Amino acid sequence: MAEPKKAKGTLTIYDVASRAGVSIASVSRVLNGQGSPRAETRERVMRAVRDLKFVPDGAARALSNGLKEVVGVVFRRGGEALFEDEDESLLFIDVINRGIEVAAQRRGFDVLMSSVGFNDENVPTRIAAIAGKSDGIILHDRMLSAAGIARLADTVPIVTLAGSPTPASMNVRCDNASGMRALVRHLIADHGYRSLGYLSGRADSPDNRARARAFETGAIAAGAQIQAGAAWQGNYSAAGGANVILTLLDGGKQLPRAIVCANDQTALGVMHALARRGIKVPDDVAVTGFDDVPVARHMHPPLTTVRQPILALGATAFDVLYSRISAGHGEPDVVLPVELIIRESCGCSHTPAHPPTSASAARDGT
Amino acid sequence: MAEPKKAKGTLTIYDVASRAGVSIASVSRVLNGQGSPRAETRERVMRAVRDLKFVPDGAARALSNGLKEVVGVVFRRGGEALFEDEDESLLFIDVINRGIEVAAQRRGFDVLMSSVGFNDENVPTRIAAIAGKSDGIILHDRMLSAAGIARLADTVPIVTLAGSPTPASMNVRCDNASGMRALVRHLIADHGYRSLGYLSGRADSPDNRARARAFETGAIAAGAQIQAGAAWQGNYSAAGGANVILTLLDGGKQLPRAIVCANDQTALGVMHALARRGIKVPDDVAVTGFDDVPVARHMHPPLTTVRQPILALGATAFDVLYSRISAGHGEPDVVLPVELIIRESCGCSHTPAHPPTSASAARDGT
DNA sequence: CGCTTACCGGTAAGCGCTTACCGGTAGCTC
DNA sequence: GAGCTACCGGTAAGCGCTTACCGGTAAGCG
Repeated sequence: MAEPKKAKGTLTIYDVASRAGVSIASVSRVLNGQGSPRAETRERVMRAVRDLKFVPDGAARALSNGLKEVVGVVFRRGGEALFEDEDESLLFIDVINRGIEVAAQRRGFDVLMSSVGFNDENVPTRIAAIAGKSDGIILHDRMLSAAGIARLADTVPIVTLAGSPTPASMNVRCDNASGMRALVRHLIADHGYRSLGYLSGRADSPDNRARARAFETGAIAAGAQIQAGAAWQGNYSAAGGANVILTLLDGGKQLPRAIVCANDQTALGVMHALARRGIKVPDDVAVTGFDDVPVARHMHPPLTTVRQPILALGATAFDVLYSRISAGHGEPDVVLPVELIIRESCGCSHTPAHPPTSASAARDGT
Repeated sequence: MAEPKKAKGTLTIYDVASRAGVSIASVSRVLNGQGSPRAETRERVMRAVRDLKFVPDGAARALSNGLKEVVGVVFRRGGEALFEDEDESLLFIDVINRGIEVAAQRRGFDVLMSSVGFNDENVPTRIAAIAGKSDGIILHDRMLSAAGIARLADTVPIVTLAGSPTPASMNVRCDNASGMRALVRHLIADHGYRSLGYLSGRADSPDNRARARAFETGAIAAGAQIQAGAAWQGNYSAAGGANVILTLLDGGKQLPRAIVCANDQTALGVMHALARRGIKVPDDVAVTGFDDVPVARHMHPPLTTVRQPILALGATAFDVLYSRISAGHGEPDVVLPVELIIRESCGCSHTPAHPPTSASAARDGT
């Protein structure tokens, strides 16, 4: 009665049950800690599970109790060249994803990752496929129009990152405005720079818009001259940042005293371009980033930037989604604080353990 | 008969069927392109699907046809501090994962990502959980003992990365040995360096062992002096690399003319440490990496390294797994070629479009 | 010593989907 | 015009699991 046959085909709780000499219900109960099985029963089941190397099927489980314990994450992949020069935006997004993943694990959830190319046209279809496999979805940046979100939202709960809440979805973002305010203040008030440029990120990104607005407002209020506009349009990538600088320089333009980049990646490209042209950072031109990606501190010189709690951003997104899934509702709009990180690319000489005056001001916003 | 009720509860193909006035079988057939439904039938179903915003449940689907269209990927997270200084090994692993993901998408699969901490003790349990939710698993580096793999392998197919094949699992790796040989040859033959140091990666990593072995063999055969051993033990992280150098320097040790690092991350840390001590790269000491992570080209000076086809590595891992899942068997041991990338950190002055002589030799190995 | 109470554990239904099997209808052929 | 073929589409079984419900046994009480 306990022959080790069944070598082929999937192992089920029936196999475990018959080997342990109990019913499938008992097996299930032991495996899930439900009810109060007798010690002996539990042991026999456990032993059978171990002997058989039984692993319960997630699909069946999910079907039965209506919970897959999976959340989907959708984000953009770099350019169209899949296997070439894939150097863009890897950092920021991946760190967020890591945050999501860690938070998910605390709840026994796993994360289904799905990237889409910039020119995949069937994005909604792909996202729908993910939706079918998960209990909820986290959407990076601008993955879907508000209409698309609304459409999907009554299939699964949705959390967007760095977007804005919609009636149907929730959102988690960082306090771009106050971070940028603090940064501009540092550049103008502490360093006395009078001309600043803002090298923007992708034009359709809400984060970028918020930063650009705060930059302009702050700089103008402080009486500095600013450069921005079409010639200063980047795309969040290092290559994009380098391009802008090179084009400006080739056009014989005079660079401002400080270049405020939309993100760290861009700053990386800018510093690279500047170096190629023999322009010294920060002596000739100061450069700042935004995000505080891990490599920022290893740059030459170390990058002054605004730290977003990137991991926390991801973790928060999951937590919000989770409470929506399990409790039925989640915080619709969460704003996380940022922090000005002063290193050397702005002109400060040595990284103070904690930045001076205006830094703490980054917390005043909102 | 077509009331838009059912507002609560899940939408099923029954709802679609009754709205379209057909049977559930027809709905399923239309959705999956099986059989040859009449045009009108197809249209009615499609319309109902659209009107209802129906998304089929992945779990039910998976249960029914025995395919989840999900593969699990398991890898190590940085240190124990989850939300702090998370700067380690992010790059390499994430690029591989991206490769897996892109390949998976081509087959309609999605990827379940699961990281485990270095000191999570219930790793096998976590992995088993993933196994239950997927059709196959890709294991980074050394996630599980051979016994652990064997145990799991008759639940789901397994592919390991940079390990070695076991009777039960398949493996995909890069040709470390010939890459390292080419690199050492370049350093010794082309640059004439007579003393080299190997700053190793994690001691238990098969990749690291292969590189260390090739390094020693190659350098000794060429008559160069080498430094290695306990004092040169890194851990694949930037911090680890910096530590070794700083410790060496503080101990009054003389550095070798060239430092060969186990990976790019380590090289990053080494160059950082060297810069802090005013040691010039490559004039005083040459530094090389391994991997050719995206940021390698942005380092100061640009890093000479051995390019692993990182994305392809991930993509191949998926492809092997996929053919095992769908065709029943996959290539048990795949070795991918590497390429020596000569930039400036080795002492070469300008990056030639294609590296000289010894570079192509990187392809001779295996 | 017999009945009640409580506690385990078994039986069976059902989660949403795919698909084998079969019946009905329409189009063809002779 | 009748019979055959072919093609659609419906019915129902079953994928592996959870759990409501219920029956049996043992312990407790009078």
